[in-house]
Amino acid sequence: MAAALSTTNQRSTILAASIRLLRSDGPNGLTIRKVATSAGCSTQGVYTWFGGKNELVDAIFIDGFVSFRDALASASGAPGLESLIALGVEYRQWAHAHTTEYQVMFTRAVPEHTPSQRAQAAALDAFSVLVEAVEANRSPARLGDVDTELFACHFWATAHGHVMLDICGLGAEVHGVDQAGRSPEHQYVDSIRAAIRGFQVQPPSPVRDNPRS
Amino acid sequence: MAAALSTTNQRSTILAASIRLLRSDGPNGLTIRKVATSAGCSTQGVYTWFGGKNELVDAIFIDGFVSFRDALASASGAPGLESLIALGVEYRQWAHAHTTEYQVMFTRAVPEHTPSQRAQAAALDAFSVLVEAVEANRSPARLGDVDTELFACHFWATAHGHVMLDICGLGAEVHGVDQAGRSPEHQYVDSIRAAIRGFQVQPPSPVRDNPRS
DNA sequence: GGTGGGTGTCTAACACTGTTATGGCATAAC
DNA sequence: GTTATGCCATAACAGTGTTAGACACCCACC
Repeated sequence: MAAALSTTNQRSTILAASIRLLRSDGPNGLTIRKVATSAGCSTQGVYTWFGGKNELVDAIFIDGFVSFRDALASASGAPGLESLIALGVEYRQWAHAHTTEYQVMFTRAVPEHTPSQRAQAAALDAFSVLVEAVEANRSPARLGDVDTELFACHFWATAHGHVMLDICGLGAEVHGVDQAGRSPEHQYVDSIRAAIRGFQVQPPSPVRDNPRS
Repeated sequence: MAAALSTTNQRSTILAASIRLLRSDGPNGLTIRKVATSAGCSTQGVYTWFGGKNELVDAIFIDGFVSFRDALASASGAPGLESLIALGVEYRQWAHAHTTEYQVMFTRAVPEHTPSQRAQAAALDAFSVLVEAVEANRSPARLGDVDTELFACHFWATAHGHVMLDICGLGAEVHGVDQAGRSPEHQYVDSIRAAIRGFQVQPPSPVRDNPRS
């Protein structure tokens, strides 16, 4: 038992060192040798516990999505449509507080990494929180009879798009307050509200004209 | 003159080989040695004409944004709000046709690359096409008195979010047709219309409640 | 108690990466 | 003719992920 405990400690020590390194030195700074040095073992130790860099980053990826899902789930308790607003705010807040992880999770920031099936499942798990929140608001008084998956995608896309533009330095963060003096976060919330309102007012009917020429 | 011509040819040969390699082998396959072999020169040739890998990817980045901007500009000729729809469709179409470049441009797919000032200017140049299209629709009969920058960000975020989720394999592409039998592209257009409608119906007023708890 | 297998670890090496130092070879200028 | 400049190739450097081989330890088994 003691042996088993120390081994899991060794694994989590390496994982913690990886995240620390990722945050301080960025995706480029995450090398096996640095991880090993920081964790107090040789490079081979990383291979013993993870199998390779892909699995190491995969563990960060999965941990990230678990934390992300929990954060979203904790925010979806508000009543009615405000739960979606809160979800959107929490989405942005988590992403800004975990920029590095967010990039690993959503932009393949570590090029050696391709998510495993388990990792993809963890990502879908986080998405399901959003789907459930939408489903809970699928009543005439709230969202109306929306297509749940479609609206969830639309909602996620709006949040993700803003966050990504922020991270790339092209978003509202770089422009600061707008004409009306609203902070970037308020602008973001306005966008989320608009995204909801757009579906709310008039659920998308069969497309009226061919969107392509 | 002949010498000058051949030198510019050498540069564009290397650039073309890089894009070819990027498409066929992905960001990981883009190595100086492969580029040199594919272009028929030594590694030093790449350094002679670009100075390093960062500048090489920077050139791809800039070329990508120029092509992207031209594509967007060519689509913004339709009258009224349909010009925004067409812009959104062209955005998605270009991104799907140039997935690799899009990732280089928007997700730092090549980790050794950090965009230069020229590259960032090229990105803002593409964004300005969108801003102008919004500004052209800023009339009571169309978008109303929206905050141009804010709405342009919202619009871009919506398009970018959908495209990125598609690329990550989490978007509408993976779910296929929705409940009503709409194709992923029609779902995308519905989202774009909803994004417009959300601002159109009720321009965001000063935020009613604090979005944070 | 002795023994074997399994496990975890280390060192050393491999093949690869971006980059650079060195030198050779044309062409242009004086 | 001599010098200077620009372009290119070879070889080497330091760094990367990964793997092979050897060593030490622990625990079950004879």
